[in-house]
Amino acid sequence: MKKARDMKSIEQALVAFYRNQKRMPTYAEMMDLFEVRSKSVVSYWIEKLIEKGILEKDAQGFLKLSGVSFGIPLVGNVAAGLPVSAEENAHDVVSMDEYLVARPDSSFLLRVTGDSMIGAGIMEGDLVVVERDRQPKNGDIVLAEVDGEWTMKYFRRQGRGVFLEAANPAYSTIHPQSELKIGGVIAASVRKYLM
Amino acid sequence: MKKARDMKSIEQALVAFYRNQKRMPTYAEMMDLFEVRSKSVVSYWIEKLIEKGILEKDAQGFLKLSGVSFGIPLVGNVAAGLPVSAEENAHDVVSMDEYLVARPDSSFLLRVTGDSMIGAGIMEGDLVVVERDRQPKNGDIVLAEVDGEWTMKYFRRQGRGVFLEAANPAYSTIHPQSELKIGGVIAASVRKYLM
DNA sequence: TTGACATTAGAACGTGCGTTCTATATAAGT
DNA sequence: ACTTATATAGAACGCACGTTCTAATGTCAA
Repeated sequence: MKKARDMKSIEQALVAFYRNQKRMPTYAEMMDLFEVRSKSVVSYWIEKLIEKGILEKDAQGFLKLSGVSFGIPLVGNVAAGLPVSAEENAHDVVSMDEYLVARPDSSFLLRVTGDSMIGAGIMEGDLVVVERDRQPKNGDIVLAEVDGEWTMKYFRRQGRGVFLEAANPAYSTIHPQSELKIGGVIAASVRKYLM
Repeated sequence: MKKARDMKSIEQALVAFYRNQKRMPTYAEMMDLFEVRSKSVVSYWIEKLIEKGILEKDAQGFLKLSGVSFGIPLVGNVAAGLPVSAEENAHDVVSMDEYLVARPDSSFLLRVTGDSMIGAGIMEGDLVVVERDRQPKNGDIVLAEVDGEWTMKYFRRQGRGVFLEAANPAYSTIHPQSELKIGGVIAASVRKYLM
């Protein structure tokens, strides 16, 4: 029987552990993960992974998975289709959190109700990531208060004035009279199909 | 001067540290984080946070932020608008990774090209999360090979037959002759507005 | 067969970790 | 004023952690 103990299987074991436990395993735990019976063997493999750049040690000597290895692979585009072997052409690996939420401290999520932004591909039930403390630019989608209700609209700048436009012809464009209350700028939208 | 050393500030310091370092700090590091000069004070506060349910210790005694506290708050829906104080009504906190990617080991990302699913609110440039090893149900959006090209279509089941339908009237429905190559089922779609 | 190299096992070691103790300072309640 | 509770500081302790050493085993080529 050949021990399936190569770098890839070890890396996968570490990623799986980190996904579940949200921390790196101790060397004792890695003995079980790697199916070896000595911590020195763990040290042996860890050193190899560090040389390969898969692992890092931070200033305090704690292990860290390099880059954003705990996301899922971004393999290409739809036309290219599914990855042949799910191995090699994993050009990049991204974490949804890091990709979608640039400023976690000033962001929050809202669930979309209504169809005012259907033309922009934002549908009822979607979640939108809203960044507050950010001034909207022309063409951004903003969360704004209109007639005492919060809705999502395109933010349009024309000359020295601004107005709000829905991405749905059923709604009329709004030229705010006095002040314009902006709750934030939509940074991203997500939709879930499978439960 | 009053020390701003309450549970909330401590929790925020821990979350911020975890976001940056992808691990929990040691007690020595927490002395700096909390601006105290004794590890016993750290222990004192950690115990309080554990009682409050903000922190946990796993089986090996390692600290862990409870729940999914390292996401961003889901505060309600668009009609309700932005959170008044960004504190209290944080009903739930979700991580985009956990929310969107249920099966990380059998999922991958694709960038959408073309407009065949525009009717379903999936536009060019979006990212879709694809789950392989999953049989599609009627109405699911699937990644399928049609005429040697990979595209996204609705998976329709009719009687004992199946066919593929685009969410765009410009594309015709496809009744596969022989076999039907399915690369996976679309689990989620995301779109990013701000760069 | 022999040698070189890669991989595993086991044990010993020093250090930093989290814990726990005592003591002191501040704030609030009666 | 006196008590009680809350919060901080400092020091000491035991142990688990990661490191490192020696040695044995497996693998492959010459």
